Amino acid sequence: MERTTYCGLVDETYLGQEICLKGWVQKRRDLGNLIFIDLRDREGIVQLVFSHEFNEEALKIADDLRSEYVIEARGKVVPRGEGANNPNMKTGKIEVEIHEVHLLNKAKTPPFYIEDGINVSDDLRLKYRYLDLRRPEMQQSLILRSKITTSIHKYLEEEQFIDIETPYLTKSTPEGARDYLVPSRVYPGHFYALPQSPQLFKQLLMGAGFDRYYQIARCFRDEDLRGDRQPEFTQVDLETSFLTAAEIQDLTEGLLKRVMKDVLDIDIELPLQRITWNEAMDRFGSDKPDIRFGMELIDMAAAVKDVDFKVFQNVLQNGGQVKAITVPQGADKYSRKEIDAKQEYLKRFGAKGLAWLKVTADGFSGPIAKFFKDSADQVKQAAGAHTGDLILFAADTRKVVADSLGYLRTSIAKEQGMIDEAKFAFLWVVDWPLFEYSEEFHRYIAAHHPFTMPNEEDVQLLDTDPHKAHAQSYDIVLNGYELGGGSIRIHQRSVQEKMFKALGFTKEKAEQQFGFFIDALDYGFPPHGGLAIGLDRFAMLLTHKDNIREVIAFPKNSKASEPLTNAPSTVAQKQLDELHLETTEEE
RNA sequence: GGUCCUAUGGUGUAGGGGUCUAACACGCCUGCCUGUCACGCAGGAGAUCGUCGGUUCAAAUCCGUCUAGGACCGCCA
Repeated sequence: MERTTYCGLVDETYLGQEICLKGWVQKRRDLGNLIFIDLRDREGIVQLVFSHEFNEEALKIADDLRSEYVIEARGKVVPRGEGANNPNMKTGKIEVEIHEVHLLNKAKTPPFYIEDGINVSDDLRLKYRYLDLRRPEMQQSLILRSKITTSIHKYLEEEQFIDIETPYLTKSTPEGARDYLVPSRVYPGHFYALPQSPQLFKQLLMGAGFDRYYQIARCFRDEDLRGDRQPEFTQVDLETSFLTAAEIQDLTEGLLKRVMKDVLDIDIELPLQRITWNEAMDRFGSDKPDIRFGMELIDMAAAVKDVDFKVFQNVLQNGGQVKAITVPQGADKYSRKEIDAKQEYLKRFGAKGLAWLKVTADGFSGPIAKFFKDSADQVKQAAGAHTGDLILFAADTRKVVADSLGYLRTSIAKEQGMIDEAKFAFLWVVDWPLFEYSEEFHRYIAAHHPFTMPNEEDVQLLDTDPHKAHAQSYDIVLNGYELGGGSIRIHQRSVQEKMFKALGFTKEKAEQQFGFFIDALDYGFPPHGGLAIGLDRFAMLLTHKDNIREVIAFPKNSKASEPLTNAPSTVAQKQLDELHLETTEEE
């Protein structure tokens, strides 16, 4: 039997036709001498009807069918009887009278329902991922992801980009995330590393003159997982020669607009908003702000400068910040206990406390209200607060204030339903610091990566005050997630050498780690820059999921293992011997 | 590396020292049923309550260990 169409695509145009379908039994409803089977495939569900009026033998077989049995069935598409339509089903106006059916395979009862909205542990879903992936929402998510990559390929091909693969077995380099290492059999004690990104190779491709490169590439980083981080993930990686940062951003915007249109039929307005990193931190307390709602951070230093509240005064005298967010009508929504719980949470950012005021008709209420008697009006005005609002203060270093209020801003917005979930708010964050200080290494490290070009006027700062330098780098942010990022790269040997020096590399170490790359810059290397977009996060956001596991067919769990195959696992001693490896613990 | 949370039939939950010989829903099995689509009706099977140890006359229940999972901080050029 040759399949005529997919179950979910059977509609009135097939009325009267004899069709053949193949799929999985979703549900059997046995009324004795009349049996209904919902048959499912990747496109949807259609109702099959079995009766001895249509075929005696088929009815007999249907009697033994169970959930998830695989069958093929042939029959006639007919309209459903009077009043028997099911408006909840896409195929609810028709059904198929079955004349012939074959059982292709039986199935054990699955450990969970093959349907949307199930309430089972991720562990179980991953262990039986092949069943989980049968669920319509999983199929739709992966189909949508496929639409995204198709759209990206089309757009970039039209824009003259060339798709080039780069190695997965490559060289371990310092800086950045922990590498996944692959031992070499041929060279005892030597290791390949899986790429954290194709960064150096795509730059070398610019040196090779390909001018516009792209690749949908797998990347590997051996760091702890989060909802939006997997040890292996996919980047839409691209690099161009001769373009400015703004031109690369324009190109990226065209790509985003095209994907949104192709995949969701949503028109996004260009150009996208651009704000500097400093502005993002000041206004939103985040380098990846969610701008679907307001409740921005307000600098309260001037308004509270005369308030006799020691905490604020001490912080201000020590060069810290006092900032606040105002929760509209938040006074009744948050009890003292709930605010205390928030304060407890903030400790993980290093915050020592959370000062708050509830705005009343004639002033403030709350434990510190007494300090604000004389300054109530100016504080209210500065905070933009009205009666019934809740003002939350953070007083600390810039970083702690940003982390604390940034967290409060988004968590409260979520709790209070202030976010329009249907919205897609893209935003560029530009002009990043070139370096950040690492407490772990007691030196400056690259904020983006060591190949990022400083702003022209900041190049001389590399020798004198590297920490003051800003970079020609940019992140694309969507709904509070870092969707992607990129930069103009260094293409001159002298600048690259300064950069390594500022990062604390000795000449010898730079030569040993990156000599091949620095040498390449000597051979007519074009100015270039690019960007990479996190495909998993993009797909997650477009499907309105809250974890990238939902858009990856076979992801790792939060402990970086894979419950289906049980990777990682131990290997035979012979394999270790061949690789010249010895393990030191764990049996 | 750290903090917090969770673990009871296949699944989701209830039970928080004795009444537990562990309850409920869905699922599963058997039978009946010709218009169901959350089909219905009747009956049935299925759990040594994650592990090991402790407290107690008595532990699913209290305490600790370990294991597994989840969230977060650190980490993620």
